[in-house]
Amino acid sequence: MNEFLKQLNPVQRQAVTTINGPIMVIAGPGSGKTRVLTFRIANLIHSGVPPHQVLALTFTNKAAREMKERIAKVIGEKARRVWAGTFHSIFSRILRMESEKLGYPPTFSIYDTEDSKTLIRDIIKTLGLEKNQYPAGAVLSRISNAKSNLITWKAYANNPELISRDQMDKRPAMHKIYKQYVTRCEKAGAMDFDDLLLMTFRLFYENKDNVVDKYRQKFTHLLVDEFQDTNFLQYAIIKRLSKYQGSPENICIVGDDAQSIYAFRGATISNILDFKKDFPTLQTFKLEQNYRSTPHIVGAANSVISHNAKQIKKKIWTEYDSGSKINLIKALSDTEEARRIAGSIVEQKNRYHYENKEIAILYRTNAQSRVFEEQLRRMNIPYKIYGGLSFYQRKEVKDLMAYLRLSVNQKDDEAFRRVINYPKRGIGKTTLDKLMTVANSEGVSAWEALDKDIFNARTTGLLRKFKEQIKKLSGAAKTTNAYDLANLAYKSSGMLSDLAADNSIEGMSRQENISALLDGIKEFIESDELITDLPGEQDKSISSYLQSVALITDFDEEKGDDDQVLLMSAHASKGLEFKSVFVVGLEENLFPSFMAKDSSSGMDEERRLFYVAITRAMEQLTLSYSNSRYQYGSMRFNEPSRFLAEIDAEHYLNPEVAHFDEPEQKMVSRVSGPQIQKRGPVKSYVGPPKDFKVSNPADIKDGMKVRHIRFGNGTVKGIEGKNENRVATIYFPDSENPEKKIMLKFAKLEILS
DNA sequence: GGCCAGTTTCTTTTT
DNA sequence: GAAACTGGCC
Repeated sequence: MNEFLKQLNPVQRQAVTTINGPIMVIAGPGSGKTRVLTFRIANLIHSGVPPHQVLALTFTNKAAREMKERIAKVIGEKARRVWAGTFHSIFSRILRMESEKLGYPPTFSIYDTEDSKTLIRDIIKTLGLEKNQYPAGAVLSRISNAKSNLITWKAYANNPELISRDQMDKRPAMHKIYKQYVTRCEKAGAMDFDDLLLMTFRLFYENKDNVVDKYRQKFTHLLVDEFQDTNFLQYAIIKRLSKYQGSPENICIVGDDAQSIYAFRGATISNILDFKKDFPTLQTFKLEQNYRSTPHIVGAANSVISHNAKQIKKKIWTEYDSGSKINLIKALSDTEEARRIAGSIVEQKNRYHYENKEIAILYRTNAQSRVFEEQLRRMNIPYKIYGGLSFYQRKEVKDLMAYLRLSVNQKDDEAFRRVINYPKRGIGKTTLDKLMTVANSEGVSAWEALDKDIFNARTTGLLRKFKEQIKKLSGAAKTTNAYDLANLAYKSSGMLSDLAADNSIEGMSRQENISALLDGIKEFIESDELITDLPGEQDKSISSYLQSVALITDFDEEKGDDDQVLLMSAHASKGLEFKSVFVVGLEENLFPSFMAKDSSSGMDEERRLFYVAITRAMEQLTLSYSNSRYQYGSMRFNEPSRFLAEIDAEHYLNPEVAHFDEPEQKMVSRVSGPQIQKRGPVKSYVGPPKDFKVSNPADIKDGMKVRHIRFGNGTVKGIEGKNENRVATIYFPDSENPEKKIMLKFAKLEILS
C-alpha cells in the first residue's frame, strides 16, 4: 500500500482507491472530505493517470487553491498539471480557446454583477419601463435562474408558467428584458457569469467540429467538490463530459446535503438524486466520523440540523471525549458585540495559546465586518477580511480595468460607458444617451456608433479624441505585454494625473490601489503558474490577464504565513476550519436573513448555513447577538435568532443567556389562556410556563415520565454517567427527532410519575 | 449641454 | 451606508 493511504480510515481509503466507475462520497463536516479528494487525485496519478487528464471542479477559488496546494504536498511538481479550478475559471479557459465556434471573439469580455445590473437598468430605461417595478437585482436573478435551467429567452417567452408568474409579480415585460439583455451582451462580445457555463454547455451540445470528443478524451477522470451546490446547468455540463456511449464514467462527486447553502443561486438537491439515476453503477461512501470538533460542537450541530425536515440520513460523531462548551455573548449594541469579541479573542489567545490565524469571525452579511475591524484595530489584533467589496470592485481599479477591457474588446459597452467620461472629457449624459440610442436601434455597440455623424462639431471632436486614445491602446495591446499596456493606459487616459491631483487620504489610497493592481499584473506576467498541456496557457496577453482576474473575488496575496484573525461571511467559510470560531450577529432578520423569512425552504437554507458556520470550529465556539445594531443606515432592534434556542441547552456554557422563548410554541402545550408572550427587544427570557416545576435532577430515574420545558412530555430510556455528569436518554414523542440525550445538570425537567 | 450636490432608494449569500 | 438618481446652477 502506498505510504499516504495509511493516513486514511477504511471508508476514506475505499473512496480513494476505487478508481473506475462513478462514485459518490457523502461527507459530513470535518470528515476528511478534502483529504479524500486530494488523496484520490494523488492516487489516480500514482496509478498512471496523467495529471493533465484529471479535471477537478470546485466552487470557490479558495477551495481550488487549497486543493492544488494539498495535492502538491502529496505528489509534488506534477500537481500543477492537474486541471483544478472553479467551474467558472475552468470553463472560461476552455471558452477562450473555442469561442469562435460560438461566434464570440477569443477576447470576449466578462461582465461582473455590476456590469450586468447597469446594463439591465439601461434596458429598462430604453424599454420605457418603470424602474421601481423592475429592480435590477431582481431582474438579474430571474434571468440568471432561467439561464441556470437552460431556458433561453425564446423558451422563456413561450413558457406559460413563467409568464404568468411574472404577471403575478407585476413584471410582465420580464421576457423582453431577458431578450434585450442577451442581445446586448452578444453585441458587446461579453459574457456574464452564467454565460460562462451556458456557453460551455452550448459548445459541448452543438458540438461543432466534434469539440466535445476532444474534451471527453482529454478529461478521463472527473471530480466534483461540493456537488450539493451545483445547479442544473452545471450538472448538464458534467453529464455531457462524462456520460456518453462507451464512457468509462470515471466520475467522483463529493458533497453533503446538510451543507447546501447555494439554493439561492439555483443549486438543487435533485442533482444528487438524478446522479443515482444517471449512473446506475454508482458506489456510495458515507463519511460520518468528525475529526475536527469536540463533542459539544458536534452535538450542537446535530441538534440544529435536526430541525430541518428534509435530509439524507446521517449523523456525525466524534471520538473526542472532552472539550469546551459553547459560550454565548449577549450585547446591547453592535459596537459592544464587537468589543467583547475582540476582548474574548485576546483572552483565548492567552489561555489557549492560539495564533491569530487559528481564529475566525463569521457573519451573515459582509457589511458586518466594519465594526469588527474597528475594534480589532483598537486592540492591535491583526486581521484579514475575506470577500466583501473586493479589491477588484473598487472604483479606481475597475476604471483602469475598463480601459484594458476596451483595448482588447472595443465593443464592450459597459467598459465603454464607464470610461467615456472618466477622467472628465466633457462628454456627458446627453451625448452618451444619444450614442446608446443609435447603437441600440442599429444593433451595434456604442463603439461602432461613434462613426455615425450625429453630433455637433464640438462633441464630434471630443469623441474622435477619445476614439484615438482607445485605438492607440488597442494597437499597443497587440504588441506589448499586459504590464506595459496597463502602465500606458494609466498615463495616457489621464487617470494618473487625475488621481495624483487628489491629496486626501482616500486619494492616496486610490493611488496605492492602482500600484497594487500594476504589481499584480507584473506578477501575472512573471509567474510560470498554470502551465498545462493546452495552448494558450502561457498566454501573458492582457486579454488572458483580464480573463483570469474577472473571476477572482479576493485579492489573495499568497502570504500564507501571515498571522491574522480571519473575518468572512459564513458562506465563505465553507470548507475551512479554525481552532476558535465566533459566529456573530445571531439575530432574527439577520441570521436568519429577513429575505428567508417567508419560505420554509429559505429558512432551512439559513439553518444549513448556520450548521456550516458552527461546524468550522475545532475547539472553541462562541455565539453572539446584540439587542440593537446599525443596519442600512439606521438603528434596528432584532430579537435573538431562533437558531440559538435550537441548540440543546446542555451544550451551552452559560445556558441562562440562551434561554429564549421558542419562536413557535408548538411543543409546550399551555394549560389555559391565550399566548401573550411577545419577545421584547431587551429582555428576551420569558420564564417557563406557570405550572412548570423543575424537579431536582438527582431524583430522575430510568423509566420515569417527565416533562421538558421545550420538548414536552417524554419517557426516560436510560441514564449514563455519575453525579454531576449524568446524561439521560429521553424519548419525546412530539419532537421531530424524538430521542434526545440530555445532561441532567442543566435540564429543566419536571417529574410526572 | 455638463457638473455638482443634495435626495432617494435599496439593501444576502458567490462566480 | 452606499449607490443611483434628480434638480438646479453654470
